[in-house]
Amino acid sequence: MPQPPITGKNSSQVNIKDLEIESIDFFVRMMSMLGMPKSVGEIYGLLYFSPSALSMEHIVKHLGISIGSASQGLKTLRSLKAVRTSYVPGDRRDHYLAETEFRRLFSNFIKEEIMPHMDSAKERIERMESSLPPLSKEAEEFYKIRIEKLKRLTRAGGRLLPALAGLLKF
Amino acid sequence: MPQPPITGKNSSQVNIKDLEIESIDFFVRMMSMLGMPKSVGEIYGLLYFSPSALSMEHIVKHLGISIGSASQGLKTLRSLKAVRTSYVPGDRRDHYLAETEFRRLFSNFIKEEIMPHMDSAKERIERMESSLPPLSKEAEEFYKIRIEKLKRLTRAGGRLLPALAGLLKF
DNA sequence: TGCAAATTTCATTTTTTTTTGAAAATTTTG
DNA sequence: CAAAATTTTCAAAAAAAAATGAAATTTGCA
Repeated sequence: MPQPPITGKNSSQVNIKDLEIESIDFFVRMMSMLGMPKSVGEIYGLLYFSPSALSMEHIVKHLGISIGSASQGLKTLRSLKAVRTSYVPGDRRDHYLAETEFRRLFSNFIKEEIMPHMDSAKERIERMESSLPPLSKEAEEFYKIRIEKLKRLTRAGGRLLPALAGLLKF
Repeated sequence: MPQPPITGKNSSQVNIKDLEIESIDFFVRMMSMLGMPKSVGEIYGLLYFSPSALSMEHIVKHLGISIGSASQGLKTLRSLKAVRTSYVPGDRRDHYLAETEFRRLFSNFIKEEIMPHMDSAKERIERMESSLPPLSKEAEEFYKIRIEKLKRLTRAGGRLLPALAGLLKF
C-alpha cells in the first residue's frame, strides 16, 4: 500500500488529487440526480478540475473504467455539449475539456432530455380527450377538469423549463 | 382473449378504461423522469382519474401489482403528499385519493428529493476549498474560479428551485 | 381482550441498467 | 495505400433497482 508523502515536493499533488476526488464525487451525485450513469459523472468530474485537455486514454487509466464506458460517456457528454475537444499539436488523439458554463449545460439538458417528453405528453393528453365518452353532466365535469389540469401542467412545463436556464444568473 | 364490446351499455366503461390507460401511461413516464419507479406512476395514474377513493386492494387487483409494491408505492406517494387517505364509512381499510394540485406536489418533491442533495453539495464544496494546497498564482486562480462556479451553481439551485413551484401559475 | 383483516417489512427473485472487453470500423500519417 | 493507433459498437457479464410474496406487525372491532 503506497503511503502518501507527508511533506516534500509531492504534497501539493496529493492535495490536488483530494480535490479531484471531491469533484468526481460531486458530479457523480449531480449527474445521477439527472439520471446519468456513474461513468458520465466521473468523467465530467475529472475534467472539471483539469487545467489541460485530457485524452480518452488518460481518462480510462485515471478513472479505471473501461474504454467502452469512456467512449460512451464522452459521447453522452458531447451530445449535451458538456465537453469539447481541443486540438493538441503532435498528438493524433482527441483531447477533452469540460464545458463549465452551467447555464448553457442546463439549457441543452432541458432541450435534449426533457422537452421531447413534454411533446409526447401533449399527444397523450389529446388522446385522453378523444377517448372521453358521453357521460353524465357531473362525471364529464370531473374528467374535463382533470384533463385541463394536465394541459396546464404541460403548458407551464413547456414554457418554464426552457426559460429556467435563462433565469439562472450564475 | 376477451373482445371489447363495440356497442351497448358497456361501451362508455370501455372508454373510461382507455382514459385510465392513457393516464397511467402518462404518469408512469412523468414519474420516471423524476426518478420514481413504475409502480408509483401506475398508482398515481390510476388514482388521478378516479372519482372515488380506492382501497389498496382495489389498486393491487386493478393494476396487477403485488401488495408489497402497492404498499411501498403508496408510502412514497404519501410522503410526497401526492395522495391522501379518505375515510369511507363501514370499511376499515384506508382509501386513497390523488392530490391534484401540482404546484404543491412540485414543492414537496423539491423539498424532499432535491434540497437534501443541495445541502450535502455545499459541504462537499467546502471540503474542496480546504483541500486546495498552496499553488502558483495562476494555478490557484484556475481552481478558485472553478470552485466559485460550483458555489454559484448550488446557491442558484438552492434559491431557484424552491421558488420555482411558486412561479408555476397553473 | 382476542381475533381476523389489513398493512408493512424485507429476503429473495426478476427486471432493468450499466459496464466490460473484444471485434469492427475509422482515422491518421509514414 | 497500408499499417498502426484510436475510437466505436455491441453481445455478454456484472451491478443496481424494482417487484414479489410470505412472515411479522399493526389495526380496529366484536
